[in-house]
Amino acid sequence: MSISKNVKPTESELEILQILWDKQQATVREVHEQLSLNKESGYTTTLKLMQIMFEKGIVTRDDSSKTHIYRPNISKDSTQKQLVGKMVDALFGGSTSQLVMQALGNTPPSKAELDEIQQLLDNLKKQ
Amino acid sequence: MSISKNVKPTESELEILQILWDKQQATVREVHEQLSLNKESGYTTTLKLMQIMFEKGIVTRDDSSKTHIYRPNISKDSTQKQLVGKMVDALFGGSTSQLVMQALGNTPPSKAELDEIQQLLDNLKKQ
DNA sequence: CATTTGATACGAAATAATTCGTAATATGTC
DNA sequence: GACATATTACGAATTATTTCGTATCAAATG
Repeated sequence: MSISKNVKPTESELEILQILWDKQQATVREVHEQLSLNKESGYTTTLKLMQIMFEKGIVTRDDSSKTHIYRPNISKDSTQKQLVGKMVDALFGGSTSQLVMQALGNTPPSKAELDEIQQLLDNLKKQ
Repeated sequence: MSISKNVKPTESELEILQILWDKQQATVREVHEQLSLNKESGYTTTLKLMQIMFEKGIVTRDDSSKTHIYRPNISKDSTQKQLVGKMVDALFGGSTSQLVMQALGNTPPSKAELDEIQQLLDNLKKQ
């Protein structure tokens, strides 16, 4: 049994999660500043999003001091798993290998990446 | 240059596109009946969605007879490409191979699928 | 030709997601 | 302690998406 909740983060929530996964923890201001590099939006918008994420249980927060500190409460791995699974169902008729083929054909990986994939493939073949 | 429009189908629109890609063309009723196998919803809901898709240019339609016939107007391949690309950016920091690793580790493909992937991998390596 | 059946058109309600303004409050500074 | 600054809380507007009811029209049926 996985510890992951069955939440489906929205697109905006994913942007915030990315930052939290990367930094491990962050304040609203830190998240907002990171977001602002790519995107125009108000501080209270980010705040509100993070408050909603807290209500949903997507993040935890430490409010022992005035400036709250947020941490992700769902793992990157399980979220990737969930969303990739959804995409496989919705777009590739449930075929993971179809997704893989599409992805690989899309932007060909570097030599190092190819080797990594080859290794995984070898492992899968052994079973 | 691809002929694909830069539309991002919503989740409901994708369900309908799946059916249109599969059947090549279909009436609202046909689509609705297919959808109803998995999902509860009204006929006019499906109708409205397909009308909106028409307005957006996602589908075309032949209205020469009373019962209109709809066809997809964006390709499955380009849509997959677009959405996989978005997912790679949003969830895998732009690394396609990370997505591939995740997907393969997720639900291990059959022997036949492994072979197919291996073949693609071999081709990529040659370049 | 009247009636039933099945289709589209359209407006609008319901729901979800995003955005922001304003108020209240705590913290630091002079 | 008064004032400036940074933060959270909260309500509400906006936008996007999904859903459906009702009106209307065309075709088939008897």
